[in-house]
Amino acid sequence: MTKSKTKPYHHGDLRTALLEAANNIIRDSGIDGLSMRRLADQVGVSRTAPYHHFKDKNALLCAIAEMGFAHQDAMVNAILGELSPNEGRELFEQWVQAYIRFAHDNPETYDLMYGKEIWKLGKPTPSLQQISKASFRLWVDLVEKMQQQGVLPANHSALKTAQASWASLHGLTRLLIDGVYVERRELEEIAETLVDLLTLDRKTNTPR
Amino acid sequence: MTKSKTKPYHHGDLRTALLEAANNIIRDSGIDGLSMRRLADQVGVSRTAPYHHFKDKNALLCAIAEMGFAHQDAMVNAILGELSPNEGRELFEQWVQAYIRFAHDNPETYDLMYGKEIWKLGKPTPSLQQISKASFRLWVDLVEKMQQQGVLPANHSALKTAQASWASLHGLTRLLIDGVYVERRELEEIAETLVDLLTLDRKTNTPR
DNA sequence: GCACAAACTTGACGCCGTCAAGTTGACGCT
DNA sequence: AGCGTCAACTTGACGGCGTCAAGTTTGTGC
Repeated sequence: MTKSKTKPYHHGDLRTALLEAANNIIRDSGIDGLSMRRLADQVGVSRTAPYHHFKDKNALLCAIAEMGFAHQDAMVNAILGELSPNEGRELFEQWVQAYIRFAHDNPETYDLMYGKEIWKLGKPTPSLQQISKASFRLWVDLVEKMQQQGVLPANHSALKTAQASWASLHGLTRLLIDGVYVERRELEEIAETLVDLLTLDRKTNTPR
Repeated sequence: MTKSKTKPYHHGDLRTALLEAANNIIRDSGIDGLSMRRLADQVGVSRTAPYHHFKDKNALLCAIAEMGFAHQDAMVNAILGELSPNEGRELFEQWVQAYIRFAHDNPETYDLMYGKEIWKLGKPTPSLQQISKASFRLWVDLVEKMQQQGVLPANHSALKTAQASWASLHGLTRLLIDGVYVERRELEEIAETLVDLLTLDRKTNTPR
């Protein structure tokens, strides 16, 4: 993103190559499978070469998380785009499914985006903080629409409602990617239940 | 638990000493601050001595998580005990607050109990699986009572309702202990909102 | 054409989990 | 009392990690 003007020096464009390789490693072997040394090795440079593009491992992870937010935001906007008005409830359900699917397909990225590795153990870069904040704002906006359409209750502010509902969704998602609830099908049922519990007009299913 | 009959050999009771020291280290320095070597050092034995009581680090972590479940269950039962009937909503709120407080006071233990370290990266020991399952059953029972008292909606089975509501609570909790939401006060407000969203008769607060 | 700075390498340090091989010490049996 | 056995424990080693310090290469601006 920021390194487009100056042409390559020794390597082609090491920063980009590193991010790409890091994403591959993470996808294949998880975050713990990603080490600076292995990453450098895979790209074909020496162990400490990456440190000229990322201050430390934390900075690299933040950069990966940023890409994750970009990816997720694109998905959200796609859903928001192809939506005709007044289909609130369906939109909400679609969002929930898409959110879970994103996490399911990119569990390690999701973990970086919302996990303790960066937010508690490390320090999120200013750039990451800003991007993640903007991403959450998208969610608040969506929730506000849902309230206006009568899908979500409006007895609390859009912010509080967004925080609470997102936390719920996040919890469900974490159970999946942390391996606590493993069955995808079961999880989707729980998601349906959750959506029903949160929405204004609850369905009247009989238990069991 | 299992090592009470046979008397100490060289050390006093190394297994117990290890668990105690491990809990201290975790409390002070976090899970990442806990290494087998440092643990052994603190107890005053050689690096590999702990391996005679725990197959590997994962087994040690599982044992710590088990202690966490015991601790949490005791808290739950205490709350359930001193409750007069028909105060459902208050009980529910108390539970949520207690749950969050437990995680706040023992973040690293909570992480072990419900985090990927054991459930995804490692393998939960059979003993841990059983204990955690029993602990969840407590929650399902509580939810069922809440449904009968008209606190929680009953249009889904107690199991599904318990899964969905616990996932919500877990999500909120994780945001706290992972450092995503840091403000304790703000989090409690979100918790109140969440409880209100999930319960049957929602309060009619004006937004903002 | 040359100085300079950025990109990159090599070497080293102190951590980590854990395997293999040895040592110590308590116990039961004759 | 002597001895075999076996669990508890130690020492040494291996390969991996993040990253700091010091050196080398290479493109760019004057």
